[in-house]
Amino acid sequence: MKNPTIKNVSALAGVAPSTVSLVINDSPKVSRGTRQKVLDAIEELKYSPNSYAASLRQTKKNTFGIIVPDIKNPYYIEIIQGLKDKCDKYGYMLHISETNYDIDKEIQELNFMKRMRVNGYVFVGTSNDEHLVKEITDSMVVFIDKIDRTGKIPYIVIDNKQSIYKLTSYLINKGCKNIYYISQTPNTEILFERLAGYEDAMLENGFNCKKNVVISNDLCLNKLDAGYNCIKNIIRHDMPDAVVTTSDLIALGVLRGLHEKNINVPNEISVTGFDNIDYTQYSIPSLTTVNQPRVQMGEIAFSYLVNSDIDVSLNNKVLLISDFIIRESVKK
Amino acid sequence: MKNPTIKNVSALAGVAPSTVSLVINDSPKVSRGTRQKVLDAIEELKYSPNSYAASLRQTKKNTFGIIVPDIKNPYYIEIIQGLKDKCDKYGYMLHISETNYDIDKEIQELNFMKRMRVNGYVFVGTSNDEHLVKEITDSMVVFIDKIDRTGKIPYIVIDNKQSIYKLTSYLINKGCKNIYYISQTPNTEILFERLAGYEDAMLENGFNCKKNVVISNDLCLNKLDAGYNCIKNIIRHDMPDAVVTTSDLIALGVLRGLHEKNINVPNEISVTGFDNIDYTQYSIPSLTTVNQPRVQMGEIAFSYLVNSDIDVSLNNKVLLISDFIIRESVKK
DNA sequence: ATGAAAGCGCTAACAT
DNA sequence: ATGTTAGCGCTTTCAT
Repeated sequence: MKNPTIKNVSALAGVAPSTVSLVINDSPKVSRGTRQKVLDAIEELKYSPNSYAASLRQTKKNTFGIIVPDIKNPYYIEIIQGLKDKCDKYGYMLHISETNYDIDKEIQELNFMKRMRVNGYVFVGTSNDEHLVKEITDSMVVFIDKIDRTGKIPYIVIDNKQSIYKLTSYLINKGCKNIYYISQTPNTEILFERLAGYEDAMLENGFNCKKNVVISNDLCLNKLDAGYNCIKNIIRHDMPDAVVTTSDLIALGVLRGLHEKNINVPNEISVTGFDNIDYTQYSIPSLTTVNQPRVQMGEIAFSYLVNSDIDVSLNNKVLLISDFIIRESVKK
Repeated sequence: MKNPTIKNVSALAGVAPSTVSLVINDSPKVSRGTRQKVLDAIEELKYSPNSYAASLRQTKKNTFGIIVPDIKNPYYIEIIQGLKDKCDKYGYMLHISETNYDIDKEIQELNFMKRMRVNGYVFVGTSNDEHLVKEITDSMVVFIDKIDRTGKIPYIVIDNKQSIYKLTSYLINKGCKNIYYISQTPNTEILFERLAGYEDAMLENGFNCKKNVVISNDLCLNKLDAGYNCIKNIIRHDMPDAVVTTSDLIALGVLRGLHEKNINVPNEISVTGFDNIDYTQYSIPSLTTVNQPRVQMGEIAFSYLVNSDIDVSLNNKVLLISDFIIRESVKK
């Protein structure tokens, strides 16, 4: 039989369709004998329940969605994994979508999710249009690595300003003075905070912090290349003694650029990353970076989604501890 | 209104539900005026069609699934992207699932996909149970980086044996004699072929190829670590002049292990990877590796899925050209 | 060009 | 513990 339905199963087993339904859904109120008959029929027909029919009928609220800018970035992947594992474990379905920092793609993906009756959304990093998010008023929304000013949306972040501040101060303590800052265009609060952390540390010590260089937005998708090109431009006219970046990938690109110019890290220049992706402990030199507890972020987002009745207005901010990890890429 | 349906829209617009359906699906046989009325009603009610209802009704065949072992591995991500982009472009839905090299997870994900009425499957790399695949007789199945012996399933691969053979021969030509081979446990044809390529090259030149070392299967998820540990074990008792690996991640781990022992790559040991993931051109030293055209593989898989009526028995093998890319990690 | 009506496969409410 | 029935929201004939 081509596409057996619950009716075919019930006929073969000699029971009612609703009984089959109970068996499928592991209801305890089916006798052992009946259950076995049904199971046998399912086996024989190779029956698989039609999820569309079930979902249509139940109007269940067990589907979540996560929207990230770039799925190739290991940072986002681990957030997704934290969320996905919880979803799998507790029987929720998860739609994953990637925007490539493109507003049209975001609209498109969001419309798709609406049609799939997603009832909980996680936005990670930039959402190019706040407006879009406001439209999702009937669903639970959580931000990760993204700040909400309205007080209505819970968001999960580390203390971005503080972590860059501490990292920059650490470099200054080690004797660095001419510290460059490399960031993608700061177009989100998160990135402004990081910049502010850098600036505060520099100004407090009377150093010139105008020297920061930004990479343009369309290069977000190739941060390795962006970091590589950026440092090459910098050393053409100046010699920093440290470079603070807003992404491990940018920092890894910087390491490569310096290597090609035979500039030793950390003896001549210290370099720092951000996120602590797995590879940073294997790079040569290994990378000093700010740790973001990505898997945990995904997991916390999940608990917000399933407890969508918590009063967000009272406590909408989850501030995670973020230590920076000292490795080989900064001066001892 | 909470969850407006097509009926609500039709009532507001003063037309029949079927007309609304035509508008939603961009049918040309709706007059301009009617279309506009419907569009206005949709706008006003913020109506979004219920995909479950539509799919249930249509029994469409526009949903594909891709099964990969490890979503964190950049190699798999790009295959997914090649497929996903095509799916987005042509209006297909794609379910992505990760097995973590775990047979139970694979069964679970496959059952989920059956329920979602996925009608085309792409298996990438290992599928731990051939048996499972055989059960999917009513859907199109494509393998990537995985060989089918039955002649019924199209598979997309590079010439694995030949590429490792050529790479090993290249190293031998450069004067390497004591060449180690590091692979995960060879439990698929692909991995056997690669091993055979290495062995052929070694034997032809009268070198001892018994020295290969395998990493155990449960370490697949941390290849960086596996490579790192493996090389450390090797150099404890021997000094290779080259190391051929079956994965860029393994090779990057090897680079790190050698760096920590102050062994220079490539002057003392040459190292090669496999896959050509983006980062390999930024690593220090940059990595000589076998290129796998990942995005293209995903795209080709897509065309098989949509043309599911092609006669696979006639031409079930797509053999892609794979050049190896010479970078800094091998002796000049 | 538009409307009426049937039904996709399932679950939930109610009945027995 | 099991059966009967209605209907989730849509698309698709078939009429008009």
